Amino acid sequence: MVSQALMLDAEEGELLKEPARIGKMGISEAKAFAALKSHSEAERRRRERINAHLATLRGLVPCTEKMDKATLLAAVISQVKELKKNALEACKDLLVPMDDDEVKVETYFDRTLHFKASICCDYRPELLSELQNAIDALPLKMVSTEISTLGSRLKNEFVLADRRNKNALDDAGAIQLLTNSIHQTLTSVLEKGSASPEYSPGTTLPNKRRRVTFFDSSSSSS
DNA sequence: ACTCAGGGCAAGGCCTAGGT
DNA sequence: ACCTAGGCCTTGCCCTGAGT
Repeated sequence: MVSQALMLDAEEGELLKEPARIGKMGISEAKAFAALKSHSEAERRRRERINAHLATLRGLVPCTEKMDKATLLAAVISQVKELKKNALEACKDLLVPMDDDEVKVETYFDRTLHFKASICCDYRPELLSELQNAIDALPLKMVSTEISTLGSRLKNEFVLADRRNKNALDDAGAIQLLTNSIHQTLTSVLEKGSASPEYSPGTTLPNKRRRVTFFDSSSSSS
């Protein structure tokens, strides 16, 4: 291999040929030398990018000045988990889309039987019309609906009412049947979305190693 | 299909600071 | 003085996208 004929200049930090071979470099050797040098520089830039982002993380989490890299990452992970937990707690009773897909159905009586149903999933263009069609097919009347979005996530909450009076629906079995039916309807809309890959941002790409810059960091060298 | 360049990852070597 | 952990550097291997 060419690498055995190369050595590092301690002062300049540059790759050099072995002294005896300098001056006898062929074209292919010179190309390999240039490639090795450029790879070495690229690798250095990569390390600089990583270290710049680690420095940014260090600035975001308290008491990490003296931490080694692995401990720093562990501290950041635990901090992010803590923040996510707090955020979840803070928006418990608010209509805020969460990270996990979810369908919920609850029942309550307000003179007649009501269902409070919600669906939380990734937004896709046809989602709202699919929900509309699905709910129209149910033997229920839409009382209200509320939508909120966060990034690519959407949460839609519906209140549906049964026109019959309370006595007509005293049968717990019938209520359960309707509840299941609503749940099933919303779940099928949700699953339709997760089946189409173009709207699955959470999907990982194995062996995909292209660099993606998520944000510009002022401390970054890239 | 093949080649090439660019980039990511991991192994191994070297250096240094801190502990014993 | 010796050991060890952590960090940096070089290098080989591999993957991917672009060009031919």
